[in-house]
Amino acid sequence: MREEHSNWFSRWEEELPSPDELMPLSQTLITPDLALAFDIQNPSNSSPPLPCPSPPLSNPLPGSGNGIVPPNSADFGDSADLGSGAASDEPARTLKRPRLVWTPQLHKRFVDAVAHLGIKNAVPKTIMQLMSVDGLTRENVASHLQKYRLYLKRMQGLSGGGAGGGAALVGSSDPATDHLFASSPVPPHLLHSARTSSDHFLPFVPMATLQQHHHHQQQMAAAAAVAGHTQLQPPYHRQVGHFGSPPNGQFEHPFLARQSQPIHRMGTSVHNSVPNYIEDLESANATGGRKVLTLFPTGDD
DNA sequence: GAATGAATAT
DNA sequence: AATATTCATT
Repeated sequence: MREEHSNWFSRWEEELPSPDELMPLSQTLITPDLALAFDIQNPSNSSPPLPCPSPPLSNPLPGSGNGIVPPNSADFGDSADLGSGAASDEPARTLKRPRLVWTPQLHKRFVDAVAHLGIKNAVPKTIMQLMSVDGLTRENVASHLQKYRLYLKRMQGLSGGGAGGGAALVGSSDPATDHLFASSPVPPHLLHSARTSSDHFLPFVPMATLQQHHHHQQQMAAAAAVAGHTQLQPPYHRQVGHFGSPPNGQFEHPFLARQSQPIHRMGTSVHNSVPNYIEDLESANATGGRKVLTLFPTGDD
């Protein structure tokens, strides 16, 4: 019984998305205006240790001046307004961000985060932080978490004994199985019940682990193409913290750190991470002119 | 006041 | 159906 835990624990790393898969996750999905408007950052956090390595810098912004506007990334030298557009300070309030689309990858990230936190600590804010997907809001996570919990609950009720990978294996003749949720395995200990015990795994160690890889992003291109825009995905540079698995078997969790910038608060304007996002315009939504945020193209592992 | 979780709305 | 938003609790 307990072995399952350790078993899973020793294997969980293997389940992690490969570098290539992680790549697209580094996409940001909010416009600078939104970021400013909602003050999406990482204000005060006591629990999670701050990421040591300060991720320096600014993201190389896509030079592409395609459909999406790459707002000023680093410096806004001349304050030349773009005429119609109301520069950066005016009205960013009435804007509504597009609906987030939970792709399998994103969900995977979500599940991993929840798994590592344990049911007990898996609350929206913490999950969001662990996922470290830029642009992801607490509400996004909360909403998804709510549904995920229902999914878990439903699964517990149905499966009873064969917990060890029930849904993942069934899949075919089970239309009731949510496709998204079925796409990533549910960690065993999530199926049980909440832990009343306080200590569990460590709080977690956020660290920057992003990898850069350029590759053809056909999927991306395809998705963009569908949307009507052909966008290129610029190579993203980010700090690559690497954590191998120590022979010791200590707790080393290669996990990704959210864009950190908790500490600096200089008087002048702060650079937010450069929000790059992809808008999927009228594509799947026949409901009207609805904008959908696609973090990355769908794909599975 | 902020965060959470359930209910409710789109 | 999938996400968002509101709301009562904590």
